[in-house]
Amino acid sequence: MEGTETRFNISAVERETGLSKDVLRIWERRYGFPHPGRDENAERQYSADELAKLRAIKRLMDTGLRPGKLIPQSLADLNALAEKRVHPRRDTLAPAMERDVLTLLKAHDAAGLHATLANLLLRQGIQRFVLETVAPLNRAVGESWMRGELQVFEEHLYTEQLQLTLRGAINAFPRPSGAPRILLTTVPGEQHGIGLLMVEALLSPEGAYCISLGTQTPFEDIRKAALAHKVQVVALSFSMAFPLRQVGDALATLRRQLPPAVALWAGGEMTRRLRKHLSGVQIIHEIGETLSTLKNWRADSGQGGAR
Amino acid sequence: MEGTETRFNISAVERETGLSKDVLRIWERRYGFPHPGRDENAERQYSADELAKLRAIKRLMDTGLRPGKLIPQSLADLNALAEKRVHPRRDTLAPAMERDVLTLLKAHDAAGLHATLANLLLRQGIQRFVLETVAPLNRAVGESWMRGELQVFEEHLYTEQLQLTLRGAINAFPRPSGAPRILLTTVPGEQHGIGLLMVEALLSPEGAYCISLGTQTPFEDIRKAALAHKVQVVALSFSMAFPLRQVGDALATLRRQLPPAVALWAGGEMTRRLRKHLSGVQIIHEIGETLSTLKNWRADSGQGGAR
DNA sequence: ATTCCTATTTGTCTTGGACAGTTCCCACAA
DNA sequence: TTGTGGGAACTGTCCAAGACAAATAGGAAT
Repeated sequence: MEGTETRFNISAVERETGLSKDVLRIWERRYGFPHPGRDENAERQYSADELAKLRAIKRLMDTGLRPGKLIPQSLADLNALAEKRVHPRRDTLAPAMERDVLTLLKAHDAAGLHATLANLLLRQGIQRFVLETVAPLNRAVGESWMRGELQVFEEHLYTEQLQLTLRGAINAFPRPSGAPRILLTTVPGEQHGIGLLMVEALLSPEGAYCISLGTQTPFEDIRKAALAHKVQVVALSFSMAFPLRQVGDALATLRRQLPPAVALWAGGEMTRRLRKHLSGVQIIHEIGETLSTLKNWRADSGQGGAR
Repeated sequence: MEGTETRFNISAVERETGLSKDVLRIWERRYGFPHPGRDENAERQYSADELAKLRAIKRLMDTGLRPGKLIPQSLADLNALAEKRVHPRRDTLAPAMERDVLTLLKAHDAAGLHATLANLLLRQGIQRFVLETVAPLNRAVGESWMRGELQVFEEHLYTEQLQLTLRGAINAFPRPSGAPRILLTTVPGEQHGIGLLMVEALLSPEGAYCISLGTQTPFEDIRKAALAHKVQVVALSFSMAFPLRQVGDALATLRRQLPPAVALWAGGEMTRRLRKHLSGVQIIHEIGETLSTLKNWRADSGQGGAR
């Protein structure tokens, strides 16, 4: 059953790695890697090994490294490099909680995972749960995935269970009706919405009225929605995988389209790598800064806090 | 403030319409439409009108029409056509419920929408809620969107609120532990997950143990997950926007990768247009057939039902 | 009605060139 | 030692035009 080594066409590789066909072709031309075989129609056929290496390269690129440095290295080297990038300094031992959750994930114990998360949520309350449990857990899961210890489907399972827990918790709250009214979403191309959920979980108990549009709302529609819902704040989330260069563009475009009175907040992994200050855009580098950002907004706006 | 007519580069159009750059370029070559202007670097700059027409064409193509017939028509013609396609026969008046929900959506009344859905859920119970409310509502919202009556962000709001309601309801159930164990997900490229949620809401009360991986799980990981979780059924959802040709491929690939003992179910809008029978794949053409499919599985497998 | 066949339609892949925005790096100045 | 040019290298995206296979339509024959 091992005679047919699985091979992938260029579309499949684009899907699986997030590297565009153009990029795959030009790497081949420039660096000689990947060097896929050809099928009877002279179309590229990538091997599973090449796919694995491409995946590793993309992961490292997402952390800011450049392809020219990565492509010449072997897969083993890349994995070693990922290991180092992931632990720049291992100054704290991974708390027991994180190890427990990872263990449950690797055992595919969905029920146990769900129970653990629910238990932590109840014990800590929703805000502490987000700040002290979810945020470090996300990091731990992300790092574990990067090191290749976690299967994709195990990571999916984690995301799904976490969403379930957070949504349940938010749902249980009486819908607040105070200020500010906040529109939560991501721009087209950004499909990770877990950050939005975390922010909503943090802000709802503070009396902020959150309206989430889910992921990938077109710019024009973000503008329309902001006006239609009469929000005072539009909050966006950018994950690590979102192309850095597009972040600035997206924020500038939106800032131009939104009325000056509407605040624009941006958070998520990607915004940490954002150097330059954008006028009229509030960057939330750390999820922990969310609450102080809200506090500042209330102080500045003079609208005081409801609750 | 209207001097700068917004123009879009080819990437933006690809994102907004879902038509690949290759397709946009070859339509221009073959049909003369679109015919974007060029900027100082001779790169395509699409007008908002062209974008609107392209969007209309894509929507109609998703219902099965072919581009050659659509491209020559004017935007007005296309809208008229959409109107007709949407109501092949208007044999039933839209029930009051659907009109109410659409009205709430257009008024951007998130709270009211949430309350209405929650109310219906409580009155009908989860299974009837899915079959009698959510399914027709989805159709109504989809059609309304197609007719251009609904903004994208209004549709996002609907999806978001519906997810909230369904997840809450599923969450409230004690996690069943009976047979079969069912893995729910979508293949890469399919980002609509609402169908999975509906299926989970239908099957959980029947005692089936559902494990949802969310959307876009790579094939290899679906296989791994199926084995790791020891499921008897893998259920996939394909939305209307998913390329028809890829559905067959995806199902065939998966069927080959999964052990024969594991059943493969496929549902969602797209599977209605699927003609040919695929051996070893159970097509669920209508959400209503979900429960009978489960019943048949239990009869065939001789495992009986838990609960 | 169904099946079969051929012509057309349509999307995807190919090559190879061009170019603009970023980032790197080194020489030089303070 | 620390900044600060500014040129070179790196890198992704765009372009053109050709080729071809899969899907579909339309018509003929059963």
